[in-house]
This record gives sequence, structure tokens and C-alpha cells, in this order.
Amino acid sequence: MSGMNRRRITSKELAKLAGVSSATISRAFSPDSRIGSATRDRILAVAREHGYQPNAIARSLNNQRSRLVALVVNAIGNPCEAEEQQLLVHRLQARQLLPIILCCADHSDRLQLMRLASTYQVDHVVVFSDMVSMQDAVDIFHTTKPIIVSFEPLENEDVSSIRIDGSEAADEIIDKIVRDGKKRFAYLSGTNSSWIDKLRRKWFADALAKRGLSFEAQAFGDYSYDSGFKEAVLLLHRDKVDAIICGNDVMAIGARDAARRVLRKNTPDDIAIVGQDGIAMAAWDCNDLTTLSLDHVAFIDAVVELIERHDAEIEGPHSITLTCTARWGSTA
Amino acid sequence: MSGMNRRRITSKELAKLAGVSSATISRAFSPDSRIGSATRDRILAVAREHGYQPNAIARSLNNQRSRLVALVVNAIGNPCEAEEQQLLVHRLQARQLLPIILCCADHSDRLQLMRLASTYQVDHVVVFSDMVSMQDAVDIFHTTKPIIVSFEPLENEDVSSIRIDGSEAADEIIDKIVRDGKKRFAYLSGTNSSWIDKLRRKWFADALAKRGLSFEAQAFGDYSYDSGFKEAVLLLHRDKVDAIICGNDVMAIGARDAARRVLRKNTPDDIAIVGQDGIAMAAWDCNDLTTLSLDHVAFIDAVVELIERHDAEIEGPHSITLTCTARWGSTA
DNA sequence: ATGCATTGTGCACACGATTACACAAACGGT
DNA sequence: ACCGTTTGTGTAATCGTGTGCACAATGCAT
Repeated sequence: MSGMNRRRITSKELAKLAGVSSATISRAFSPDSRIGSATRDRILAVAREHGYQPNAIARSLNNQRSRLVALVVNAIGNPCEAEEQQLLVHRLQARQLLPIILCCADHSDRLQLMRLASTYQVDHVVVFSDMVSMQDAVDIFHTTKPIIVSFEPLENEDVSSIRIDGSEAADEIIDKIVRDGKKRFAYLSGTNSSWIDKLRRKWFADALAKRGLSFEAQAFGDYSYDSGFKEAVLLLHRDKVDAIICGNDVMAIGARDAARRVLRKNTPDDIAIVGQDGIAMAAWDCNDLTTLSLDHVAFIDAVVELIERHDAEIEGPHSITLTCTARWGSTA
Repeated sequence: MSGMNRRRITSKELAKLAGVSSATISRAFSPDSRIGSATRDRILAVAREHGYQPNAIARSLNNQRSRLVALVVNAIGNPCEAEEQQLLVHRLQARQLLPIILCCADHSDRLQLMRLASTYQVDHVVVFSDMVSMQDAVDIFHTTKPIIVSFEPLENEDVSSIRIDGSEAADEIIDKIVRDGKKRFAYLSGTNSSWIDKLRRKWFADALAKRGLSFEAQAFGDYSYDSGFKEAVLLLHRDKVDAIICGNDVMAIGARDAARRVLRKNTPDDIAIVGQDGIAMAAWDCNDLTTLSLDHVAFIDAVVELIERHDAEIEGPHSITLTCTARWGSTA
């Protein structure tokens, strides 16, 4: 009870204390097993008294079920993923699943990191990061079937995925900006060339093409405020663009600050700036960003749905498609 | 090799394939064990060919060492903790330790959550959250000697802790604001009453007291932008304060927006606003916040230092104290 | 050639739980 | 009173590794 005892008590020891066998201890902690209710109550009482809890590691070894979930993410701090991570972690915890975070940004060997996690026999893997190739994830977690969350078209693979479609919303946004008289568009990528970045850019490029336009310039940042600021200065000054589509909201805020501070230009009159993700911060009064937004709750609902299907051992790779919406602010 | 095989191969099976005993397989994967280098090379080759990796769950059971670390946090998305979480996760991964995240905000039963994690025999526990009582953490992880990140004085307990002292920096900041002529101070708390909030408030209250002043008003938010915005409107309008010390940076940004938008008052001339944490966002051009800042790198260095001492089984509870610094922006 | 230290490998048990099987006791229906 | 079913518990095997011990083989010094 008190914090005295260092060592954790085992089921066999508790068995001796309660005058039963260790099998009965185990049964006392398994909801639907044949055990007398009097015995169970007594065991639970003794267990509480001695601070006994079944060892999840040993249980996992026997069960072949660890109740661990690997979340492969770029970073924790970055708001664009953070809201989804937060939601998912809550949903997992409610199901008694524990998340193991794998941070891929700045990590020299992402593959080794994933291999390490895979040795822990995780039950599920959710890939948010665009810094790992899906094929690598599938190979490394090949025993874990359920792999997840992709923006890229994962053909013939035995993995479940969530596809995201923002083409319609991108079209709406481009429509508005073009009607406002903007003519020279730039795309500010989040990474040099990840599948998710390519896809997002394509949504807007298609919308432009439909109107006989295309991107006049393209820059590459790293999803950070600073890179948004720096690249926007170049785009505005050197390339004279009057509309910047950014790979995420944080860079868009940086770009807006650059326009305002360095070039003395204001949105949406002088230039248009568009973000992506629809993070909460984008709606703050000081930002008020126009952004291509994804419904985070629906997104995480989909992830949990896939996890549950997998748990229920419903066969075959599943796929869910979500569409983005335009969220209007004062920047475009 | 290819993604075909569903089941993971075991050491005994690999042993048969390599014509050795399973003990030798184990030794091939343990760096300093007596094994012929030829045998080891052959085994590693066969292992690679069949995609074998030792099962970390089984190893943990045998070793009494899981290489898992529980991180008890309020939330993932909130920037105030996120930067530290990010840093720590990287440092852990570099040591081949895997972090399990426990999100306490909005979770009905934090104790049960911690108990769940404790059954996984985590090697270390780091408590960032101020929503759990230290005593609870110590009790639940009594076998683990948690590394506590504590602002509160944890006396006589057998846990390592990191104390944070911001009194000096708070004094500097109050000094500047008072010299600027501000007279009516308010404190905007992050939570109703957590130990961390109490301590932070005390730093500023002491600085005020030293000058014969005290807080004219106090409000309670929830560390979010919206709560900062909403409470600031009340403080400025109802209580006519001209300086607001906020429990974190995000609320400070909300308060600044409220002052500017609703009350048409500007910082630092009309009112002074101070944040706490020193997150990156506070330095963005659009925010430029004056804030009581903690060196995140030094902070995480301290956490890792404690973890290492704990790993090296250096006895006794350790304690490290860090001091905050004032980071000046245009809001105070 | 003998004795001793070193190296490499296998056997068998431990880690802490779950669970199929066996079996005794209790129960209910005729 | 008898038999079949249900209920509760113990025994022992299992999950996949790590490791102490035993033992054979090799190397080295005398």
C-alpha cells in the first residue's frame, strides 16, 4: 500500500497469500472466466492490499497481444499533426491501448527506429509522417497487418488506409482568389518532396490548370514558421507573386508576417495567402487564416474505425476517403 | 524478406535453420557474450534473410528491463509542453528507449491510466503534467522510482526531481512594468489550482509585494487561447487592470488579441502582457511576447541526466534546480 | 606430454502470466 | 438413488528470450 516495497509482487506470491493457485489469481482478473465470486472478491481484496497488478509484459507474451500502438509522426510539437495526435491518443487510452510515439523528424535512422518499435509486437501501427515511405513501414511491420493512414494511393498492399481528398476545396479557394484578381501563384512546399506534399500541391495545381493558370514559382520550406517567413520574402520580392499557397498553416502564418513586415503588403488586398490543415491557431484573431481544412474529428474517427475493424479481424485491406473543406479567413 | 510471411519467426526456429541452439541465437544478438565471430556472422545473415528480430516483450520479461518510459503529460497539442516533449522523445530514442505517452487532460481517470502504464513495467517515469498529484504518481509507480519534474518542493520522498525557479526573472519583469507606470496587476491562472500554477503566481506576487503592490484581480483559464481571450476581456473591462501576467504564452497571446480587438488597447503602452514558458511561437513576429522563459534544452538535459543516474543505479533521490530568464518582446 | 586457462556451444531453467485439461463437488431432474 | 451437467479449482504446458552451469575443444606454457 505505502510506497515502501520496491519489488512488485507476482501472481504466484499473491496466490500463496490468498491460499489459491496462481491460475485462480489470473482468473480473478479476467472478466469472463469461471471463478467463484467469493473467491474473486477475496483475491481482489488481497491484491489491492499488496498493490498487485498483473504484469502486462508477461500477459502480452502469452496473449500474443501487447495492446501497444505505434504512432509514426514527424514531430510532436508541430501543431499541424498535434491536434490529431492528441485526439487519437485519447481515443486509444479510452480503449486501454497505449501509444508509443516514434518521432521521425531529425532522426538519423527512421527505419531502425521503426524496427525497434516492431520488436515490441505492437498491435497496430498508424503512420502520420510523410518522411517514411509506406513500403518501408509495410515491410518492417509485416507481422502487424494493420498499417495505416496514407495520402498516397497504396495499391495492391494488404494495409488499410485513409485517403484524403482536398481537390474540391482547393478549387473553391482558387476560384475565390482568381475572382479577386490575383494572377501570379506560388506554392510553398513543406518538404522537399514527400508524397503528401506532392498530392496537396496537385490539388491546387489542377484547380489552376482548370483556369488556364499554373504556379509561377515554387519554394521549399520545412513546415516551420521561420521557413515560411524566409521563403515568402523571396517569393514576393524576387518572383513578384501575389498569391502563396502554403503546405501548412504554420508556414502560412510566417508568410503573412513576412508580407506584412518586410514587404509592407496586406492580405487579402495586396496578396493572398492560404494555409493547409485547419489547425485551431489558424482561427485565432491575430491569424484569421484562409485554409484548406480537414475535419480532425472525422479523421481520427476513421483511424479508430480501421483499428476496430482490424481488431475484429475483419479480413482484407480497408480504405476510407475523407474530403477537405475550405475555411475562410481574412488572408484570401 | 518480402511482406509475405505473416508470423514472426522465433529464436528456436531460427536456431534450427542455422543449425545451432536457441541460446546461441540469443548470444549472437548480445554484443558482449562469448560466441565465435564466424557463428555470429552466419546467424546474423540467416536472421536477416528471414526477417528475424528478437522479441522485445520476451526479452523484457526475462531482463526485468522494458526500455519503456512513461511520459505523463497534460496534452500533446499544447505548445507549452510540446517543445519539451519533442526534445525528450528525441533524446530517449537516441538511447533506444521508447516513450509511452499518457495524456491526462480530459481523461476521466488519470490514476487508472497511470496504473495501466505501470503494469507495462516501464523503466522510468517523467511527470510533466500538473494535473496529477505527485503523491499519486509515486504510489502508483512505486517500483519505478519516477523522475519527477516537480516545481513543488518534494521533501522526504524517494524520487528525483527538477525544481524550477523563476523568482529572479519575475522580479526583473515586474520591475520593468512598474517603471513603465503600470499600477493594477492581474494574474491569469492556467488551471484552477495546481501546484505549478501556484508556484508561478507566487514568483510574481513576491516581486509585487517587494514593491508594496499586489494582484488586484485573478482569473482562471485553462491554458488555451480562447480562455486567455475571454478572461482578459473581463479583467480589462470589469477590473480595469493595466497589466496581466498569464500562466502560459498561449493565454498571453489570447489576452493580447482581446486587448487589441475588443478593448482597442495596445501593448505595451496601454497595457502590459506577460507570458510564461518561452515557446517558439512567442517570438514570432506577429506575437513578440515578453515572457518568463525556461531554457528547454537545459531542462531536458536535466531530465536525461536524472534518467542516466537512475540507470546507473546511483542511489538516493537527486535534484536539479533550473532558473528562468526574462525574454523581452513588445508586450511589456 | 601434461596441466591449466580460455573459448564456444548446448541444456535447462527462469521471467510472470494465460489456458487447455482434468477432476472433485454441487446441483437438478427423473 | 442415479446420472448428466454445471461450477470451481489445481496441474502443467506455453509464450520467446537470457543466462548459469557443464562440458568439449582449443591454445599456451612448462
